[in-house]
Amino acid sequence: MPELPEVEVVRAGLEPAVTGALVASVDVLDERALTRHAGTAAHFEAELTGRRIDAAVRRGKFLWMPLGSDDAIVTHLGMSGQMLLRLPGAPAERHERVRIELEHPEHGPLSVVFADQRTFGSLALDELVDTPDAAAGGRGSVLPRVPTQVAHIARDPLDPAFDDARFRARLGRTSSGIKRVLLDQTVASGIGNIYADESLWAARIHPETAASDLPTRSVNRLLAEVRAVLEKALAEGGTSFDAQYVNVNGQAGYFAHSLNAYGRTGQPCARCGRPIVRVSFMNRSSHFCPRCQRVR
DNA sequence: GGAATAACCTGGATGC
DNA sequence: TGCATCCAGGTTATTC
Repeated sequence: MPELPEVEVVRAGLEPAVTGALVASVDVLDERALTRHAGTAAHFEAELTGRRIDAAVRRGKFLWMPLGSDDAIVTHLGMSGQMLLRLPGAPAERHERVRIELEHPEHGPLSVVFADQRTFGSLALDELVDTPDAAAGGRGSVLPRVPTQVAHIARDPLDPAFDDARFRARLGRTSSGIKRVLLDQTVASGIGNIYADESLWAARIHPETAASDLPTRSVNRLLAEVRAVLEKALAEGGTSFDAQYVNVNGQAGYFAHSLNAYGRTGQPCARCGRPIVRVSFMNRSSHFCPRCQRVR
């Protein structure tokens, strides 16, 4: 499932290929890929054609490609979305939804393919608005602008402009379980089920601990572990369990080999040897060590 | 207004 | 072998 490290790997792969490129044509094969777009498929295709892409930018799990300073192509990969770079004329990908043909001044013609099995991901043309703090909208651009669809999303913990004090204050105001809060993209973006479990395991915090019960030193430790886990996953190319997450060249990441909690139900905890347990949580699952991560 | 939950979706794994 | 069911989870609308 693409979370911050996986989306950043995709962004970094797209950046040199799309920056400065002209959109030669757009082909929407499945309108379900445009659920975030306000207009029709024909409108999407017409509005993008002839525009020039300035950058590839990311905040949390959102990715966008600015078309000047007023609007951008916004992408969310959802559960299974992929952004693939292909040579023009390459055969259609399985679950291909949208194909954007580019003409790059240095690299020549190139295709950006959006493929998505579960159709939770989507593309849209969206307006850019100013960031409230006047800092860069996200990684990949110095422009203090962000798509309207991303404006309500908090900065991610790897963003230099992330506000640690604001994060601590939000945790102090809510009695919800800390894992639920970590997954709230308006508190800190980019963290999904995998990295929430891994960060909480590393910080030795039970996922159902009330956020407001965490002392400041625990919150600081958790934030440090969130950053460490995200950085390590990024360095290893993200987490791939199957073919659903790949980089722009279709290659898988290696972080699945480094997981300590997520998906390790019944296997011994790397710290104490006690079996990792799995419990139902918000229509999904939580994995933790019942000895190292005790409810406060 | 904050918190919790359901719904959306597809395909692989599992059980019968 | 074939069919039915379960499970994975990010975001958003709805409900409490």
